Amino acid sequence: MGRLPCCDKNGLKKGPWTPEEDTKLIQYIQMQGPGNWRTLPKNAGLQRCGKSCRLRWTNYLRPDIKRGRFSFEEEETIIQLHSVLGNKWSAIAARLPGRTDNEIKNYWNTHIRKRLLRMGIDPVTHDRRLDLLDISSLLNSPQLNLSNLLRLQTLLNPEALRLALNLLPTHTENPDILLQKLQENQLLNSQPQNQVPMIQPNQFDNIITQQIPNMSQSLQDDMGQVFQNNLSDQGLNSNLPSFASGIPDQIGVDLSSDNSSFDQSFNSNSSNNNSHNLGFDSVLSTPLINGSTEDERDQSFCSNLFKFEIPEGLDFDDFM
DNA sequence: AAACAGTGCAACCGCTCTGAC
DNA sequence: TGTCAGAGCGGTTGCACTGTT
Repeated sequence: MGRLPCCDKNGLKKGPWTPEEDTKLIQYIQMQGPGNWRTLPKNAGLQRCGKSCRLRWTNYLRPDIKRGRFSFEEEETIIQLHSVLGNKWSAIAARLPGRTDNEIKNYWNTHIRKRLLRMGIDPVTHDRRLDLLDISSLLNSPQLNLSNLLRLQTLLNPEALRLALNLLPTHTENPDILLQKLQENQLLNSQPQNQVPMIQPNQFDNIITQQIPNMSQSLQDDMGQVFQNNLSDQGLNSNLPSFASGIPDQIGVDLSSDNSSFDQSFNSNSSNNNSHNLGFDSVLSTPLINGSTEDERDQSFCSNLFKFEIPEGLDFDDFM
C-alpha cells in the first residue's frame, strides 16, 4: 500500500529547469501563491511534479534567495550552528537569510566538511581528531619545529609521533622523502586515537635519547616555535571547549603542569576565549563581510571553532 | 589541442516526520 | 486514529566547469 506518489510520473519532465519553466512558475506563484503543490504544475501549465516545483521554488527561484559564494562569516556561522544543531539544515538555513537548506547541505559536504577533516576536526562531532589531522601539512612547514613536536607527544598518536621522530633527520636532507613517508603513514594509521596505547613520559624520553641523540638544543627550540605557532593558530590548546573535552582524559597528562611556552600559548588562547562571548547570540548576530583566502579560512575556522561554547540553560527546543 | 580526472552544484529520489483534517 | 500534503533530510546522480597530462 503506502502513500500515492506526489505526482503521476508519466510524461512529466525531469532534469534542469528551462528559463521558460522558471518564468511560468514564478508568474504563477506571484499571482496565485504556491497553494497546493500537487495541483500547481497543472494550473501553471508545467509538465513537472509538484515536488519538483516546490524544490525549484524554495531552492532557486524564491526572490529572497541569496546567490553567490558563502562569506567567511556565513561559513563560521554554519559550523557553529552545525556543532549545536547537527544536520538540521533547515534550522541552520533559518539563521542564514537568503540561504537554503539544500545549498547549505551541499556547501557543507563539498567545502566545509573537507576543510574540517583537513584540519583534524571530526565534522560530525566537531571534536578534534588528531588522527584526522593533516600532519604532513604541519611538518611540511619550512619552519619545522621539533621542540613542539616533542611537546605534542601528549596529544599525537604515539605511532605517528614515533615515525615523525624517525624522519626528522631526513627532513633537513630531503623534505620530499619525509613528506612522502608521512603521507604513507597517514594512510595506514587511521585508527581512532583511543585505540592506540599511549606512550608514557619515560618511554618517550627513551625514544628521544635513542633515536635522536644528536639533536641540538637550538634546532629543538626552532622547531618548538613552529609547532607552538601552528597549534595556537589552529586552536589546539588545552583549554578545550565543551564539545571537544575528551582529549585531556584520553591522554592522561596534565597539560597545565607543563611550564612551557606551549602552555603560554594555551593561556593566551584561553584569555582570548574569555574575552569573546560566542554563545548563540553572537552566532546569530554574526556580521557578514566578504573576503578571505582558503588558507585564512582554515586558520580562522580553528581559532574560532574551539572558542564556541553552548551557553548554560540554552533550550534547544527554541531552535527546533 | 585533446583526452581525462577531479570538483562543485543543481536537481532528484526515497524515505521519515509533522500537522491538519 | 488514520490519511494526506507538505516539509525536511540523507544520499545520490548528472552535468558543466576546471585543471592536469
